[in-house]
Amino acid sequence: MDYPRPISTVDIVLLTLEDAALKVALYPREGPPFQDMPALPGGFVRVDQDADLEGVARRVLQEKATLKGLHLEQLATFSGRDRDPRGWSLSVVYLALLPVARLRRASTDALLRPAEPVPAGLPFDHGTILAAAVARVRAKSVYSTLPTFLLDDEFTITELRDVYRCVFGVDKLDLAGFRKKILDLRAIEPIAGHFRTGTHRPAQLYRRAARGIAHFDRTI
Amino acid sequence: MDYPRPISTVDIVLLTLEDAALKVALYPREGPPFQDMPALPGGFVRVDQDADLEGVARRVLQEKATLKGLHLEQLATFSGRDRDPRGWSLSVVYLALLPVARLRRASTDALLRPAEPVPAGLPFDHGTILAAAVARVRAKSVYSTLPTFLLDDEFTITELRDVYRCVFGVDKLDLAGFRKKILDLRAIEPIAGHFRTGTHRPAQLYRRAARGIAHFDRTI
DNA sequence: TCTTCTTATTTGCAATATACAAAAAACTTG
DNA sequence: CAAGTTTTTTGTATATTGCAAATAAGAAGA
Repeated sequence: MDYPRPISTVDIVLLTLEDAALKVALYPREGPPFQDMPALPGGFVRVDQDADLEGVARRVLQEKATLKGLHLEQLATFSGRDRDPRGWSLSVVYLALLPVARLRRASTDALLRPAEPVPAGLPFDHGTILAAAVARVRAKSVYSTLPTFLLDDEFTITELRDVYRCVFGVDKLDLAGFRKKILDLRAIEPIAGHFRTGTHRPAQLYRRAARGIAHFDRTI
Repeated sequence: MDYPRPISTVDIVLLTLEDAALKVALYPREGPPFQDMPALPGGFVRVDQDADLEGVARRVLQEKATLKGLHLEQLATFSGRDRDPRGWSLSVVYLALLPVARLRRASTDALLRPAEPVPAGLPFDHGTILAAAVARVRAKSVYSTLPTFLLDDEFTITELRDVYRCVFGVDKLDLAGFRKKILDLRAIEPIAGHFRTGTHRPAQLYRRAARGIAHFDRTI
């Protein structure tokens, strides 16, 4: 059992929505290799500190972005002899979505870059990782409430529709049909007495019906 | 960077269809811990031999099951301080589906057990892993050609319908509707001149249209 | 107060898709 | 060549979808 062990790290793809586009949060690398280059936040597994890999992700988020309690999901594990100049390595990658205001508030040193096309010059295989993350978000949004995590706790149906529209990258998404589906699926619920006001008819505010992500058996 | 590194292994969930039920291939463990207990096939990452994690999976499949060239997909990475009595470990798990005849031919020492309910007494967290694998197969089959890998290269639409039916765990699945959808989606293509014969009208044989797995934008 | 403006929400309808049932086709076997 | 079997096609009532228009409910300014 005493084979040389690979380098084991955890990286996090932090996505948010700004100016109707998916953006990824990058942080300057604090040490070599690739020192000072913008990169996905990540860190080594610390077997003395972390209970498991999700624990690593939460610790890294706390340390690098002072973020807590995010909805995290495992994306995939990337590996290879050459992806890290220090040697054979694997990186378990987690994906987190959050409202841009929350990210800005928690983390002033985050660099927000368009997630698509993938920014050039990312270190390691972070470009590949980011592309996989965007593909996952897009695919999963078709049958889940994943995009709701890009919004604050309370949102209108129009706001939610626009988020799905941005994530899918489409021009239009019929609001009447979207409303019927998302409500039929009981994915979101109205908050009695809460409305978004403005120079227009007040809009009912909604919240996610379930605490975490919910999956549908048909598509949006 | 010189933190103690976790134990890094790869495990494989090999699923097949026998007697209209999903079965998992287990192999007696060759050494401690849990020696001789039936378990998912797996092994350590060998940084000297393997180019990446999928390479580990392919080497393990070759060594333990003499299987080559399977359709593999990464399921997830399982981790924790306590999942392995030898210490903090992570296991990157791959999923493979194959026709039962091919498995039997390659691997006479495989123990086929119903994948559901999860067999009791599996070592490590292999029960959790298997449950996740079955859930993934079920979820992904709704919008992909994943179940085709449970069949031989040539199959009839009725056979394919029955495979989807078994994977979904439903009693009936309208054949006319299934035929229309799977053909409209161009997921499979007829093989000119190839028919399954018997005491009935000959059935057109089909093959997967794409080399690997294909995804739909609507559900089966 | 009343008109205008804006966006939310509901309604209507044609086109499309689905579930279910039944008919027709094409072989094997006795 | 009739009977049996499964494949393949067809039909139809029902449900869903896409698109367009109407209606609702507030704010803002005259």
